[in-house]
Amino acid sequence: MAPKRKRQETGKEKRASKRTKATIVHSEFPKLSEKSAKAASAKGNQTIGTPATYSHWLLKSEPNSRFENGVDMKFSFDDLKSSPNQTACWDGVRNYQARNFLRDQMKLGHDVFFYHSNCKEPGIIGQCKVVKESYPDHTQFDPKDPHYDRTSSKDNPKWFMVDVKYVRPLDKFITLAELKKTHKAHQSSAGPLRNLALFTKARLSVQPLSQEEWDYILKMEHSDES
DNA sequence: GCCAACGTTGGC
DNA sequence: GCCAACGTTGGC
Repeated sequence: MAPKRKRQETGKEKRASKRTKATIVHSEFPKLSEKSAKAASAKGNQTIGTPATYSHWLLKSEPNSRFENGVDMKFSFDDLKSSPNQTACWDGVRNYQARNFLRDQMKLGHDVFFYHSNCKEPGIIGQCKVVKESYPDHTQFDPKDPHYDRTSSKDNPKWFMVDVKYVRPLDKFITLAELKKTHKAHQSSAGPLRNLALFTKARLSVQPLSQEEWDYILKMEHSDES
């Protein structure tokens, strides 16, 4: 299958085995690595606020060709549409925070914005949805793949992915510029996009959205603003 | 192509 | 466990 386009490097991690839900302490965003998650847990159960759970997401993908170890990282919204069954696995994510969202929180039927990044006009182009929950990302086991991770094993995979299916293009492409403008305005007015991960966690390729953020962005789809 | 922001690594 | 060096992301 054609590789998707989800960057982020390989690192080292000590995997925490068999943690039970009850013992996991989440801050609003999961920890950056298993190591720091363990460190945070070890500090005791001083819960840092209510565990945030999400059911809406934004996935970044590059619509333009860019080669990494001879492999094209391009995966546009149209590429998703023309995939078999209009469905693709979201492989190649190599960032712990993003991995944790993929592995732990993205559930069947969850709504997803498809975002075009690293291109002339970045922005949200369409909607897709989760059609298969977390399973091991095969590219970590393939030495020829740019996202190969020699520190991972089939017995104890480090990286996970979900499958997403094309839903629809937005009626209006929502540009990064428009989102940023709104985000800045909402920072002053305490509006719904004041904490949008696109700006507060800019480098994250798998981003959570609150219901409020999701709804607001959908409204922008039919607003007059340029 | 530049480079700011930020995640990871590894020495100490 | 700190933190400097390094590498990557992704807008511009």
